[in-house]
Amino acid sequence: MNVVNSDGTVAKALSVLDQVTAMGRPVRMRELLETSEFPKPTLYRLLQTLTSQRMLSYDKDQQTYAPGIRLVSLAHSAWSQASLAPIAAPYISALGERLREAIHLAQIDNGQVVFVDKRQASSRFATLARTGQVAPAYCTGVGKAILAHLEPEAQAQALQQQAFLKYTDATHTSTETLVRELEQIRAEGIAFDREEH
Amino acid sequence: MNVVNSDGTVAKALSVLDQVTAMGRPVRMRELLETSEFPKPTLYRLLQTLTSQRMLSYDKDQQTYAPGIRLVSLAHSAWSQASLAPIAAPYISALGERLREAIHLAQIDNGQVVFVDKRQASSRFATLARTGQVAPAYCTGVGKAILAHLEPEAQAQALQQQAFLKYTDATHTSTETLVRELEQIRAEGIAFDREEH
DNA sequence: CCTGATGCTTCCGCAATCCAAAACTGTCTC
DNA sequence: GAGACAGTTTTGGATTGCGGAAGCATCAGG
Repeated sequence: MNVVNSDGTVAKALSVLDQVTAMGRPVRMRELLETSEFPKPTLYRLLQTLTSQRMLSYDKDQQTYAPGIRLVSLAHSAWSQASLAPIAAPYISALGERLREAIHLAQIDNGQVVFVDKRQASSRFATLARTGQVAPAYCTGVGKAILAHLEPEAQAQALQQQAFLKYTDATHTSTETLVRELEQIRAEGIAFDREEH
Repeated sequence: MNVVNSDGTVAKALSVLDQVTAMGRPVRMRELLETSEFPKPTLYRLLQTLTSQRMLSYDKDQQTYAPGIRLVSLAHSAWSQASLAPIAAPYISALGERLREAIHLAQIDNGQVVFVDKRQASSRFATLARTGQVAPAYCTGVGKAILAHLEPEAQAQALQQQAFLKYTDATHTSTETLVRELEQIRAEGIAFDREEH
């Protein structure tokens, strides 16, 4: 098995796509250029490609780029099958009624957790908007809960891939302390979120 | 201005991505190969690339590909900014209460409509699952409604890009009849969906 | 009207990347 | 075992992507 392909045209295009969507609003090329690792003509060409593929849409008047229709469309299919949301929804509602606490539903993939559903007496659309966020598993409550109950082998693999960036003062910085907390979580059945992210 | 880049690695990768998500379930390479325009090693490499970029996830045991975490993540940001859903939600609810009819909220982009919200006395998650679908503007009720009220210039441009595929017997096959219907819609303020798609 | 500043777009030769035939490996079946 | 089948790796040659430099277009101040 080989080292992963971290260059390649697709990777570059995707990183631009990330950048645009991350801005959270329509952006001009200039803005991207400031943050981008690519020289101007390259960035330009990538934007062209993404636009012609409808992954981005281009506003001619404002000269701005925004997420395109194809991305939204992909979003739809990805969402409806990648998430357990539709299946789990009834249970979450029921739980919410009984506990009156915030509920997070998440999936794990390669050390990252993605929030599939959150419920906290919020309205339908507030929930929708927050859902889908991604974070490293080791610094969220649900993430740790999942890690703690993984097979030892799978757990080791997941931890190995972590970069252990220190987001806040409470973030675990070594595998040591994290593993200890995971053991405790497993024993007690409760994981806490200590604002580690 | 140039002809669009309809080949190019990114385009190919995206078409594979489309194919995988369109299946609506985890798929093996073989299945893709049957429909795919690419020879086996090329398809393989594209899948590798997408997987290493986390746009697809790979199930080692089943040897299947499914939408990846990065796609879901992009989906999230794309969704929350590309759609008017959050803004329009209250109005839709109110309308729904009063009319007791199905309500479709859609946006148009280059002759395609994307359904941003649908409401029809259905449950929260049934709605969520249907949302995000894409269809040609000229053969849906909302699509025609939007077209009818476009500036003449913009309308012409939108129509020009249409392929006019005949989905059902009711589908318009010429610009002629379509334009006539659009005029009528504009005059009356009502567009019907005649199962043209 | 000119001039400089800013930001988008196009050119073009070099080089890196991608391509796909063929060959190989692993797995499952009879 | 032999055969079929799906997935993977190798390889040289062709295509594509790359990005410096130059060309436009727009705008503001002189």
